[in-house]
Amino acid sequence: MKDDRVSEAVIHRLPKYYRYLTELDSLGTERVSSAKMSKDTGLNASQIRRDFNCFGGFGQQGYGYQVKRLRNEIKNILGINRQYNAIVIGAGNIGQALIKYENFPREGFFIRGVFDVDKKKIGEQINGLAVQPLGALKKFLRRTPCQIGIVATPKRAAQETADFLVSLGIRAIWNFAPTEVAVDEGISIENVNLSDSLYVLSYRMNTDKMG
Amino acid sequence: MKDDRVSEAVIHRLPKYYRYLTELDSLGTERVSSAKMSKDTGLNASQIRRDFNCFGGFGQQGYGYQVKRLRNEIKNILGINRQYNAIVIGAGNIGQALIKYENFPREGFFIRGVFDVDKKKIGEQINGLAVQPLGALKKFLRRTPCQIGIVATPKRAAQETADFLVSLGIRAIWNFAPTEVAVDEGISIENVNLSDSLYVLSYRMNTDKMG
DNA sequence: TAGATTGTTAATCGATTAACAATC
DNA sequence: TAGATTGTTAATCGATTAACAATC
Repeated sequence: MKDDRVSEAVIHRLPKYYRYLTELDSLGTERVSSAKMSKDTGLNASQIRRDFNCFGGFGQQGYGYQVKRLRNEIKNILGINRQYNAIVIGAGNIGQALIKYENFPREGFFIRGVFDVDKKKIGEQINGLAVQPLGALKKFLRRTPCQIGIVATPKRAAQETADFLVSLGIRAIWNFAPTEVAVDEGISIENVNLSDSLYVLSYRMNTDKMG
Repeated sequence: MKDDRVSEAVIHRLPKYYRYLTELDSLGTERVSSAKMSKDTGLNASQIRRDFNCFGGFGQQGYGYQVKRLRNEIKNILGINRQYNAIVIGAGNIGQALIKYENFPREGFFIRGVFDVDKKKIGEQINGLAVQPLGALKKFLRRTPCQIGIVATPKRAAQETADFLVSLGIRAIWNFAPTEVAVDEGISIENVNLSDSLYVLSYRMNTDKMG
């Protein structure tokens, strides 16, 4: 890692590299050049080499990159070489879908608890997890340390929920409410705004038109 | 609209402007300057004016922008001044959550049907919609024209599903499978990759650390 | 060694920001 | 008119791409 503030553009290409290398590895491919990666992913070969070199020199001149090694380096860089515990706040549709999503545990992300303020939802079972009142969260986190707080509340509750999670020591917020949530320096945030995504699709539909 | 190939960066700021102006309007604010917008959103004032001017001059020197007018212009640009019909392919967790999500109909996006290849799921009711076999889609679209196809299948089925939708005349794909889907020129695509988003959050957690 | 391909420097391109003339 | 603020041109900054020397 030589890291020198890596740009957002690079960060968002990392998962794509990781997926591609996983595919390559599962196919039994042992080595790959930036030229081949370029052909397969559509990204520029210079850019690919430059991206990797943000974190260190993983290749070898005249040879290219070892698929397994490179994949593993990127896995490390992304921090997905370990397990994470998460809690969900909000037992609505989005919260439930995330709890049931099979891919997350497969990738080392485990949702350990679900919390809601709605009394009617308390006790409800979602994928083997009983919905708990938000007031039970503090004690819960003492027994089950969690790194990630997933905000799946309505818009109006999103910011206060995030603030509450941070106050309890959570250092990463994954926000699904249709509004941006602000956090202090040092706290990680990732906003997934489905409405925004749909707006962008709508924009494209009204612009992409052609043969 | 003077449009001259609007950059992705601008496109992705449009929903943010729209949300902000909606908020301002609901508060009864009638006019706003780029300086005020800059203060509230954190974006640079020059950038804001430049972004709007990709589409036309919506402001007035010495006055600023009329909130209602500007909001409406952006609504038009985004194409969310009308209604859209959509179908969901894949009645799993993600598909179900999207069908139940109350915000979409509120914003003019209506999910009219849900289809799956899994015989066990056919007939199941989701929010008043019966899951249908994929074979019934062609006929369904004749009765109920849909503009958007939502891919909520497993990874392996994503590309073929998208291709099938396009073959039936769907011109916009909203893809939730954890893999990128490629479409021809002229077809709109928006990929929402939850795993990628989680990877980025994980990366941040391992980098943001500080006070 | 000759060939291949990286890592890195230099050139290009595009996006952001600053500055200011136009104008309400 | 004087003041405010846009729309737009010019300057800056950063990201992408090309080129090539280093080296396996």
